[in-house]
Amino acid sequence: MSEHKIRNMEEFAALSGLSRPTVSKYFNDPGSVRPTTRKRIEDALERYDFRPNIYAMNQNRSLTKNVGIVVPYLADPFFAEIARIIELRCIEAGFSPILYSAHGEQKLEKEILEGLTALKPAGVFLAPLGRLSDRGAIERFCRDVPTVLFDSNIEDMGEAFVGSDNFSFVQQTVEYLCRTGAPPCFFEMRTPANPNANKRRKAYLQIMDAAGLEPHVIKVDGEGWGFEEIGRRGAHEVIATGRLPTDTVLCSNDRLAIGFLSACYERGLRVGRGDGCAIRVASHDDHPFSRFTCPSLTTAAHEYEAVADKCMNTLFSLIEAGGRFAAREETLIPARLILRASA
Amino acid sequence: MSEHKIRNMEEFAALSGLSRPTVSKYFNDPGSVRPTTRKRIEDALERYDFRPNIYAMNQNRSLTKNVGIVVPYLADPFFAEIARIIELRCIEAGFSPILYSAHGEQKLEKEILEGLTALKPAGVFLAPLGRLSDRGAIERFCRDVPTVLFDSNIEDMGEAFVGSDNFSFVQQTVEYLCRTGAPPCFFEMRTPANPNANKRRKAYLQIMDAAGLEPHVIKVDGEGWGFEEIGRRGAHEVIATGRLPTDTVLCSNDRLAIGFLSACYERGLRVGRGDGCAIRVASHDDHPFSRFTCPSLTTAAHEYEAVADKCMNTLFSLIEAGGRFAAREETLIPARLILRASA
DNA sequence: ATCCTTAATTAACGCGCGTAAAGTTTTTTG
DNA sequence: CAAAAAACTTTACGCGCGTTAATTAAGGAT
Repeated sequence: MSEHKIRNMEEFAALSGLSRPTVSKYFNDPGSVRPTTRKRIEDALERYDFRPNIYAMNQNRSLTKNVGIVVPYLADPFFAEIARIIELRCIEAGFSPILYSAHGEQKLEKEILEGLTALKPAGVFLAPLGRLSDRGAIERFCRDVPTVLFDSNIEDMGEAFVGSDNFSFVQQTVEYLCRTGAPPCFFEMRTPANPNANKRRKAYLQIMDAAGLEPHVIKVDGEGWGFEEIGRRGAHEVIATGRLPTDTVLCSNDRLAIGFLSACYERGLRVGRGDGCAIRVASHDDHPFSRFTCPSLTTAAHEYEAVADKCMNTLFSLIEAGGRFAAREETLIPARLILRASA
Repeated sequence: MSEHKIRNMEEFAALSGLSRPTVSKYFNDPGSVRPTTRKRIEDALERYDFRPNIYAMNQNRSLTKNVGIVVPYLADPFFAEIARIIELRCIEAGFSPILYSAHGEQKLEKEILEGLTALKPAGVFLAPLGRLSDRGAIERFCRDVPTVLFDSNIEDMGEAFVGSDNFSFVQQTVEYLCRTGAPPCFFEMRTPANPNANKRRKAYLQIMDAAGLEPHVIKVDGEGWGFEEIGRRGAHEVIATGRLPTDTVLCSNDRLAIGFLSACYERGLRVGRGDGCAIRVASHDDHPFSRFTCPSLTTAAHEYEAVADKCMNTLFSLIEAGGRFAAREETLIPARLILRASA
């Protein structure tokens, strides 16, 4: 590598013994130049370590190689995990992923989307806040940028949605719990931010109804993203006041369940399906740490990889289709039941 | 808001009844124009929703308002949490944070740094991979970009380091454990990726030595970022083979401890300091979920907010100083002992 | 060797904005 | 109220690259 710092493509082209338009062509598609010229450029690249100015490159482009990934709260390991896989897929596909977290705030989600529009991304994966989202802002954004919604569906927004089949999640857990013991009550937050929570409750009610069983929905109070603490407090209160109608609890999601298990432990309630267990707890999501709860958590797992792959493939088709689909695509991926020790 | 889409600053300036250079000045510093002019621009902004082209803006700037935040593995809730706070601070300060995860891979860390250089950021917060980092790549990067290292220190890299005082962490846990029961053994990974792990082991050895106690370091095998599983497996093996020299275990970090607790639960070993408890477990980091383990985890907490604030302030001074400090700054923030149920 | 196709070169314009210089207007100050 | 200072306008150039049109060179097939 030479010590001399290269200013621009002109200079680099000269050093590779080529013209700037040819080098420019190479950077936009290395396969578009003759193999021998390509080699010359790549040899020069080894020696001089030149990178085209990103800002100048993108200035006249209508769209870039950037791909936005927007999640509602990145410190939630579920989103961290799904974002991680999507990000890796983007890199493999030659895109530059840019990761954003709305930090649970409407204002930030809006600002992210506005800023992202200005970046002219080739496409965006958006997991919206849900109830807290500014629908107008999202609608405007989706008009300007090819968007694939994931995790939380918002009707008619974006060109496609990739998410989980909440009915399948609840069906599998409820069916399993009913088959192996008492039918479950359903434990959730009173005002969930996420539409999936509502779909899960509805699925629970419908499935219990179809089985001729009486449903019990237990709603606990709490705001924000501290789900574990909300679950823990709620569990303490529900158990202390004897409001638990059965010995089997199905939590809306794993983070609530982690809090629930924590409360059970604190109260000396043994959780699990074996002898001497006072209560069974199951849940949904297969949160990255649900393997390590005490006891380990029986849950319905997202197919993380499948969701990420489907997201990528959908965005690919979308980009190839010029950013618009004739009809909005919806993909719901079913759950995989994971039996562990808690139920 | 008008329907007409504005192409560029010239057009927007005309609509606000001002000249382009004035409007340009406004966007670079809204306070640099007369209040009346500022109002005219902001009124026009309300009506026409214009945003300057980012790429054109940054093309001729030597540095931008971007701030990079690079962490080794974002799906680790510890990094998600610290990144979350730093990101919010950046936004408050008027910067545009860009978040990157190296996903535990040297190659990705290198590529991130190379790409980040091309973005001409005002500054970068870098928590390096540690042992796996490409020192040359980081050194090159720090030459080009004002960098504040955090979490993992690498000698002489970057203009400053903000991290935790590992000695203080271990001192507080060891002191507490010795005061209230048997002196701890130290449980860690055999080949930790992170230099903090090494510092913690050394601190443990030194503190035990100073107290005239015999140290016991237990090293468990395992690669990658699945620390909980490594801790769980290791704990099972250590306990099964009777290699635990005392009933008190100090884990190098909370994620290992979460795995350790999981193994204890699976073996029916009661953890805690009360009667009927077979073992005490403590740890370091105050991982976001350590409150919810069973039992809840006694740990030495990072001052997340303090670390984030110190990072921000350091980067501010660094930017004001033109990107270079006369001498490298090192800030070590002491731990806060958090007594919970596990020890 | 000739023709034909493909690829590279040369020359030139445009993108949207930063920025500097020179001139004009507005505001502040004594 | 005049002078000085500050803010704004006009004009113009430059940044680094995308891109196009016209031209020339290179490589392959007949």
